[in-house]
Amino acid sequence: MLDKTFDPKTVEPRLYAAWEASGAFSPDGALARNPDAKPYCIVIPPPNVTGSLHVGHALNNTLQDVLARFHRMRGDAVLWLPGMDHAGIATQMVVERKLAAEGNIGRRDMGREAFVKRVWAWKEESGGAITKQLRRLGASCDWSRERFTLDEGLSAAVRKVFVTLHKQGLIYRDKRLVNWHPELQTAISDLEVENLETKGSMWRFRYPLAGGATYQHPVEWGEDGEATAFETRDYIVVATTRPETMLGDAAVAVHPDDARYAGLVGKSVMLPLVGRPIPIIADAYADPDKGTGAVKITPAHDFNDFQVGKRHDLPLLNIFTAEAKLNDEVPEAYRGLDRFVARKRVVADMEALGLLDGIDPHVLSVPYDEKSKMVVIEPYLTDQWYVDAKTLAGPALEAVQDGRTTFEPKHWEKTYFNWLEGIEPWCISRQLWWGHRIPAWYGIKIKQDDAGNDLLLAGEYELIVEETEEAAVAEASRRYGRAVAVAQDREESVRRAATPTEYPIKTNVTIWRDEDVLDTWFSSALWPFSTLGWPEDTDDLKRFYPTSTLVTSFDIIFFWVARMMMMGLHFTGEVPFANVFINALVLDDMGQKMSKTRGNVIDPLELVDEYGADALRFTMTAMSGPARNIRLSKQRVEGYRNFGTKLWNAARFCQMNECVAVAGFDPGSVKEPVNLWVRGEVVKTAAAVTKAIETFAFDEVAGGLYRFIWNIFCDWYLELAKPILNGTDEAAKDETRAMAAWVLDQAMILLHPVAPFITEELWATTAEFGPARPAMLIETPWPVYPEGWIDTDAEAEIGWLIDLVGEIRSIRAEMNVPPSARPPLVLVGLSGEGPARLARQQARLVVLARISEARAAEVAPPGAALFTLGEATGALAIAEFIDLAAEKARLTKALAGFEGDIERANKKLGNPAFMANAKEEVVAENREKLADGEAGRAKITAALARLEAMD
RNA sequence: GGGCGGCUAGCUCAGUUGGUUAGAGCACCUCGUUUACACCGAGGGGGUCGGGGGUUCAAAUCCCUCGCCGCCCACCA
Repeated sequence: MLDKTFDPKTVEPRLYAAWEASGAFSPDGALARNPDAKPYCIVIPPPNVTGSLHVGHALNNTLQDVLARFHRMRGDAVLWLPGMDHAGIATQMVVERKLAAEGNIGRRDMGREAFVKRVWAWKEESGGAITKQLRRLGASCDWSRERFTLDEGLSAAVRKVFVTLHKQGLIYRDKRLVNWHPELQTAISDLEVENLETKGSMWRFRYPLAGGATYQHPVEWGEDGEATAFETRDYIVVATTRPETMLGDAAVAVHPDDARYAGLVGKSVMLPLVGRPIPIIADAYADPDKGTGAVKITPAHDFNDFQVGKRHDLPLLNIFTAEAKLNDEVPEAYRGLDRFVARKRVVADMEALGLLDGIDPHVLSVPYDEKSKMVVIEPYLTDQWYVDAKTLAGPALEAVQDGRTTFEPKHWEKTYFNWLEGIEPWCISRQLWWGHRIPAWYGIKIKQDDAGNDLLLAGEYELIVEETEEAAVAEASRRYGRAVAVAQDREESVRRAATPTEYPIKTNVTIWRDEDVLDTWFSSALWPFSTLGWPEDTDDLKRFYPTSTLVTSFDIIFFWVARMMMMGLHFTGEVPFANVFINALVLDDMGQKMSKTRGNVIDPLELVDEYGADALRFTMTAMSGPARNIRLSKQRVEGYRNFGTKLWNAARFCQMNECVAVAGFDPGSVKEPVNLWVRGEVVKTAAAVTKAIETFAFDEVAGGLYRFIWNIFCDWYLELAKPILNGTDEAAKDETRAMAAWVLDQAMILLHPVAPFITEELWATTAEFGPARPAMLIETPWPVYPEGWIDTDAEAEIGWLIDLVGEIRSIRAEMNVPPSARPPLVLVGLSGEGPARLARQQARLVVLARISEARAAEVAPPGAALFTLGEATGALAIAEFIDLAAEKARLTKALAGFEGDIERANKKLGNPAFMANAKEEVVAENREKLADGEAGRAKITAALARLEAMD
């Protein structure tokens, strides 16, 4: 006998191990059984090695698992490919912090090799905790194919892609402004910067005109906008939110059409504090309506100014160190100061010089590192590697426009288009140690003089991009025309070059490798094909690429989805996936984003501990509706745990009543209306659930299953089965036993993708009392039912019975009829099938409505509560319980209902415009409603009259 | 500044191409130890669908407009 409740704690680990051991997670079994099995592939969004399972993962992976399990049951060769991302910045920071906490030497003292070794050790030891947690969730990934973005195969793919794109001119080196993280001292991408509104100041500075020049500046204006008064100025006022950058100013710009400054263009100002003359230039970037209309131009420290500088060929003066301290390009007094300290100093010094024109409070958005939201990102001039994203974006745009890849919900396509249409070069180099080291080598340029001696060309380099060091050395040897060795770094290479090796003097030529690593997203962009074995033409790649569906969240559409599209199309010629399902964002029960600082983080594993994985999974599925975020509450999870218990107890009931699967039983052969009816309900539910999964309507998947199992199967079918099972009709009893077991089986099958543990457990335990199962539920075929299994007669009959029982229960409750009372029921005016139905369903009706008997009669007995049921009138003989006033109120309410119907229908039917325009079926519907209403009204009116007579 | 969502019962959400008296779950109220289940059963109350305007015989649904709330992108001297 089953326990009263399901115990997930002991069952879940056991079942997961059994699934894994069975090989069900791998597509190989399905392919062995059926070599033509349709491939179905999902690549997991690889969680960070540093990560642990949060609610977002729980949602994302639940949905993937629902899809994977559904397709597996359908007989597809399902590959859900798991893996992890090395997460460059995040992981390096974790290990660095750990080193610091342990009082260890820092990474720079440790050296690159030792540090990277250390990160690997950490990764082996504690990384990947999340994959263990995915198992707790029930994720049916093929762990035998697990990949890691830094493993050998994926690294080879990364090198191949880099080298190929470089040869195609789609990866290049460039010196331009990047978003620089002064604490990590690395470039980051635009997407990793978050602009936060900050209250700050706008400072106005007076820049004196060079050579004592003066000009007339307007100070008063007439109504026509013409200046009416001027003052003589020997300075120009510029406004800035970043005073410290003035030390790097290269010009002051005014608008070409700005009359105020027209005479000044071409002249110079003397940059205060620095004492360097800089030109006043005309550029449309200067907005006459902003600030003073004159803007300082600092080309090396502002993205807009960089463009202006390019147009006017201004010098790029970088005044910061990598830590964002002032460097030696600024006057001595400021050298070594932090940028924020320098800001105060500059303002103070300007004020002391009488050049501070004013300070206004100002709200501006400041670029922060989006992860920590603590570090202000600095535009910084460096050499970096870039991907020509614009070129790659074209095919990625087309593929979604022409529907080769679709987004679900569809509106996300717009987001995708917007970003790709305005895409900028992608900076892919990072000044970190944990990641894919860029496969590029440099060598000092050498020129030979007439005597055959080598001349070093300082500052000029050979650039060699190859997949391996051997290839790089070979290429270098070819270019230099001699043997080439590899140096540790540039310094060593220069030192060795200066050491003559033979006579006449020849330098000792070496090359050194680029120090930088690639942006983590570079390797992630290859994930759908690199994990399948690319660049090798593996069986998996041939079979599973393009993959089927990607399930991910909207915040990485740019970071990841778009880049996979670009890389996938470029290197395989095909889209990486047919569909992208964007799952919702999980918020707490107050609608707040979960965050550690808010302290509102819900740990999904705690929910699994408390309610079981199935309850959490069902919750996630049920809440994945059209809304774009979902509020997770414990209460909801508890409710779905209860749902599991309900199913469990239904199985328990079946077991107690010997409802055991019967070998060879054909549900197509049942005769009892109740069984015919429930068969149709199974068919309808299966169709609805199948369609909902196929269209990613996960809320409908859960809703359909919930209603079927609870409201149809438990509330009605099992209740209707009870009288049969307790009855004497042995044939009906046998049929119902077999049918109940069959329906329970169907419920388990249909529910399995969402709630795999409880269903698999029931699948096994119910089999202990019946025929053995041919397979575990995980590999049991998804049902396809024969046509014609929906019996409309049975549907009508049971529908009638359910309505009748409902009416009686309602009256009993309203009239306070004690549960123990068993009044008789009389049905007046039964027509057509009515009497036969009554005869067939008598036994069920008597039990469910708690009445003594039900019979048809010509007239209702006196002292009965009357109700209408279609064309018939029901009379429940509860005279001793009838409170005349209450009964009158009940009837009056019913009458009002009918009268409302009549009025509404009449209004429509009496409207010529409605009759002329409305669809025929709508008119017919209203006619019917009118007729029903009038019939009901007549019956209730009669009942009221009887009541008056009794009074 | 541009864009995308949302505003429906106390709460969280459904509501397909306009067409029953706008639904569900939870919460609430009443009743119930009927031998699967109190993690349960039966019954019930509760919404002028954010405001305004329009189209239509008919609008939660289509159009316009306003108002909030959330998010994304861009800019910010």
